[in-house]
Amino acid sequence: MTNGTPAPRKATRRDVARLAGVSDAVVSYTLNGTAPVAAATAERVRAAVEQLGYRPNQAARALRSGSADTLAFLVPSSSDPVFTNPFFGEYASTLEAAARDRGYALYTTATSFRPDEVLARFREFAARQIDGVLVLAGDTPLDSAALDGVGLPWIALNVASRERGVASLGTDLRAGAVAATTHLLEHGYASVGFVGQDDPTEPRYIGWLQACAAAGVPAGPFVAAEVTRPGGRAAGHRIADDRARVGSGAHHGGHRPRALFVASDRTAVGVLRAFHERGVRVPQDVAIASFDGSSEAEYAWPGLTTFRQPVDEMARSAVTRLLAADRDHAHELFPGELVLRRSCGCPDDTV
Amino acid sequence: MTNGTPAPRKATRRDVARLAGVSDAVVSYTLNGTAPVAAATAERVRAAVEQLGYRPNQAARALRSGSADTLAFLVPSSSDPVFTNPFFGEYASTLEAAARDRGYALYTTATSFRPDEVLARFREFAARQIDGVLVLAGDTPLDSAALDGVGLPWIALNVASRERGVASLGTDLRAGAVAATTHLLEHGYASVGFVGQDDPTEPRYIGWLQACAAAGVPAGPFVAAEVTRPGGRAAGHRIADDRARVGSGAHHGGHRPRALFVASDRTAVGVLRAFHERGVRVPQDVAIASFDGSSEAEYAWPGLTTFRQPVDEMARSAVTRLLAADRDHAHELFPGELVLRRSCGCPDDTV
DNA sequence: TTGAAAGCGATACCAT
DNA sequence: ATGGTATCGCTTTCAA
Repeated sequence: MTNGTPAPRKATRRDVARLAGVSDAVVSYTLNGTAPVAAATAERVRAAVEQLGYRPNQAARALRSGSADTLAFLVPSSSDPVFTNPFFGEYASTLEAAARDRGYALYTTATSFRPDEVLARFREFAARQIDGVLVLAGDTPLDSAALDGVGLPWIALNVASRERGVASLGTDLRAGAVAATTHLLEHGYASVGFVGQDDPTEPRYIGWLQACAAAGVPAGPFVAAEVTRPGGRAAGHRIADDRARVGSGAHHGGHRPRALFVASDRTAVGVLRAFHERGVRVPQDVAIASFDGSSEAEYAWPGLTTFRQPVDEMARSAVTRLLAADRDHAHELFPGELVLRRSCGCPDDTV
Repeated sequence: MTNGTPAPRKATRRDVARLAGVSDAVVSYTLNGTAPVAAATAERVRAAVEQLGYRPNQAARALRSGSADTLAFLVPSSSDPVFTNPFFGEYASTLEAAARDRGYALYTTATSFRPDEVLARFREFAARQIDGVLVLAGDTPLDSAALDGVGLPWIALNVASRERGVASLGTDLRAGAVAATTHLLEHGYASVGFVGQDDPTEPRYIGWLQACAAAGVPAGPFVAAEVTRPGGRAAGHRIADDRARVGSGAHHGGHRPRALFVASDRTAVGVLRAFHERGVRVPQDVAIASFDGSSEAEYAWPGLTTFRQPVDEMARSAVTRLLAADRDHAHELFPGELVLRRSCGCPDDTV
C-alpha cells in the first residue's frame, strides 16, 4: 500500500450532539466531566458517540486548551547514527508507559548535541503545544537559560550532578564506582585499575579513587578510553600489551593490573574484545567490573559484573516530576546495585 | 526543575501582521508561499517574524489543514519491556531523519502486539491528525482490513512476504539464508545445521534448505530456537551436549554439526554464550553464520559473520512510499549483504 | 442541568 | 498583490 480509504467523513462533536438531541456543550460536559450532566442525557450522548465512532479531534482540543497532552523525549546524540545512546531504548520504553499512564502521549526525537539544534527542537515542541520535555542529557552540555526561555517545563535525564536551576536526575555514579571497586578489592586483588574518560572530576573516577584509598591500596593504573566499544578495545589493547600509560590523576601504572573497574558496559565490551584477541583471560588474568547494567553486559563473555542503573525508576520519577504542579529544580540521585557475574571472579552467573 | 518560565505570551500571526502593517492573510502567503507577495512586503513580514520570534501554532494549523505534519512509528512488541525489538533503534534513527527531510516530525509509540491495541493506536493517530503510520511488523500479525478502516495511510516494515492489500517491505530473507549457508559450505564444512524458529514456511529456513540442496549436501540438523538470546542459549546447550533433536523438516540430526546457520544475531549471541559455557570453540569446533547485521554481531566473540539487513535503505523507502501521492500495496524486497567475520572461519575481521 | 456563543490561531476563498 | 472573513472542532464562560 500505503493503505488508506477515503475516510468515511469523521464525525464531529456536533454530529454527536444532534444525534443525542443535546447541545454541543453537553457533549463536552459528558466526555470531560467538566459539568454535571443528567444520567439519562449522559447515556444518550455516550450511545451517540458509540454509534458514530466519534473521536475528539486532538488538534482542535490542543488549539483550544493549549495542551497537546503530549510529552517529548529528546535524545541529543554526538555521533551521527543517532539513537546511538545505549540508554535510549530502555528509557523510551518506560517513559512511554509512564506518560501513557497519566494520559500523555510521548513524542520521541533525536537531535545533534549542538545547543542551537536542541533549542530549535524545544521551539518546535512549544509550537506543537507539547506539555513538557524529557532530555536524555548524558554528557551533553545543556544551555539551560536558553531552554528555559522557551517556556516549556523540562527535566534532564541521566545527569551526574546538580546544576543550578535545572531539574535533573541520575544514578549515584560515585557510589556505584565505590561499590564496584570495593567488590573487586574484596576478591583480594592487590590493586584495581580504572578505564574511562580522562576527567578527574568525573564521579566514577572519584569513587574509584576513594574506594582504593579506603582499602589502603594504591589506585592504578588509570587508562583513558572513550565511552564506546572501539574506545574500550583500544584501551584493552594497550593494557594487554602492557603499554597502559599513566593518565592524568593516575598514581602509578605501566604494568598490567590484576583487576579493572571500567566506567561503562560499552567500554567494557570493547576491553573484553581486546583481551580475547590478545589471549588475556578474564577473570583469571584480569578481573573486570563495569557500570550501567545494560543488556550487553549480560551476554558478554564472560558475563560482566556491572553496577546497574535503575533506569525504570528514574524514568517514572522524571515523568512524575515533569508533570508535578510544584516544580522543583533539584537533582535527584538514585542508588543502583551491583550485579555479580563471572567477570569479577565470582563463581557463576545467572544470565 | 522542571524548568519553565511563565512564557512571554507567544506572538500570533495577528501580531506579526500588525507589526508588518499587513493583513493576516499576507503573513500566511509569505510564510507558506501560497500566493505571490511583493518583495518589499515579504521583507517586512519576515522582519516582524524575526523580531517577535513568531512560530506558527501547529495545533491551529493542524486543525485547519487536517494534517499535523507528523508521521507515526508504531512498534508492536510481544514482550513486556517494549522497544525490545532489536531493530527499533536502527529504524527509529533513519525514519526520523527521512521524515524530517520531508518536513514531517516522527512520533514513536510502542504497543502490545494485540490487534485491538494496534487498532486503538491507529485511531489515536487519526484523532491527532497524523499523516501516516510506519508499523514495525516483524512477526506481528496485522489485521489490515481493520487498520485500513481507520483511513490512515500505513506501511509495514520488516515484513517477510507480500500480503494482499498491504504495503510492506523487508529484506530478502531467503536470499540471505542462501548466501550465508553457501558461504559456510564454501569453507568446506560437510554440512550446515540451522538454528531458528520452527516454521517450515519461514524464508530463512527455506533458503537454508535450498542452499544445502544446491550444494548436494544433506541439510541438518535443524534446531528449534526462539528469536531471543535465552532461546539461542538453550539451543546452543542442546547442540553442545549433542542433544540437538530433530525438529520439523529436519533431514537428519542427533550429532553435533560442524557449521551452523543461525537465523538472527540475537539467537546467535545466545548460542555463542552456550558454546563458551561448554567449551565448544567457534569456529574451530563449530562455525557460525547468522542474520541481521546488527551491532551485537560486531563485538561478539568471536565476531559474527552475519547477513546484514539494509535498514537504512528500507527506512528511507518506507517514508517515501508512505508519502507518495500514488500509493501502492506492493511488497518491496531488499537485498542485503554478507559481512564476513571470524565466526565462520574467515581469517580475520575488522570490527 | 442545559444551551448559545465567543474565541483558540491559522488557512484559503473571494473580492478588490 | 493584498485584505476581509468564514471555517476547522473544541472548550468554556454566561445565562437561562
